[in-house]
Amino acid sequence: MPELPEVEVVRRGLEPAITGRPIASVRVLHPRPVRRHEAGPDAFAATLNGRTFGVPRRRGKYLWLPLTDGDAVLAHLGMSGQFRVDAPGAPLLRHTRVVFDLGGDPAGPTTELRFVDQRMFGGLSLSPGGADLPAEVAHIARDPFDAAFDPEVVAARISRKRSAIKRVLLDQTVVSGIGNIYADEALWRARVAGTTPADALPTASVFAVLDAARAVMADALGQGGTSFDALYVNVNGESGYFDRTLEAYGQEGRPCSRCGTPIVREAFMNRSSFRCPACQPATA
DNA sequence: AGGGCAACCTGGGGGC
DNA sequence: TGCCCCCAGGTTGCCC
Repeated sequence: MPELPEVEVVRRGLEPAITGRPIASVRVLHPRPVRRHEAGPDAFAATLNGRTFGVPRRRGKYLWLPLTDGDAVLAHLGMSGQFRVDAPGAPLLRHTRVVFDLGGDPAGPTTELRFVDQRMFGGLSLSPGGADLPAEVAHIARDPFDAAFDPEVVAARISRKRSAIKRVLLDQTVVSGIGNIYADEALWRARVAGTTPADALPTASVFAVLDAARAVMADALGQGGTSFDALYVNVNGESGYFDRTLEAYGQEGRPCSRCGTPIVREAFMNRSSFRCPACQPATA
């Protein structure tokens, strides 16, 4: 479940389900999602045995499950990754890749934490000493939900870039958590065309885009995220409803809710972009 | 530093 | 029913 709101939905679901729970055993059903663990799938499973999960954390689209000994299980959902919390023995979904058998809940039965991933662009790895901030995440900028996120600093950095503003929004080393959907939604809200060079935008517009990105992701989180299909669900398999609120992304041909002009779809960075040609005019 | 693009995967949908 | 091509909320790495 790619972008920040969807990843945060997962983190919030994991928190009550795994915090404080010991790992009784790990089963790796497909080696690809643990490819970053150099010692191999069996070693990945073995090294986690007997350790205990702390409170799940997130930066941008990266998620990590701290272990109480200071290490962490780092996770990225890629394009199709999910975490599911299930009762032991519940039927496995088709693309289940890794299963954690959890124990230790004095108030209830054991639980299985399952990593499911159709396309396997994401994965899990052990991050030594990564409980606070995995080294693999150090190059990722703070996201707009981070208490230490500083809009002034980020806006100044954006204003120095000559790249198209959408490209900058998608650059996870500038500001993290924004993907193709929320970039388009933020640009629509701020009335800015994604192809506009960042350094050509008035300062007020840069702040408007940043604030719109934070706001639209907060709105989406409030709706449980964006779910077009069963690939993007919470740890219980439930869909979010923000797709009903999208104003630009995927709305090709539909009238802009502000001005009635049909939303257009354009190719950008080898993917699709959507904008209102009237509210978000492209610069010449 | 910036930008283009293929690669990593699986599966759904549309056209013929 | 089958096939082929295009599409998909991401990231990395290589090339110019």
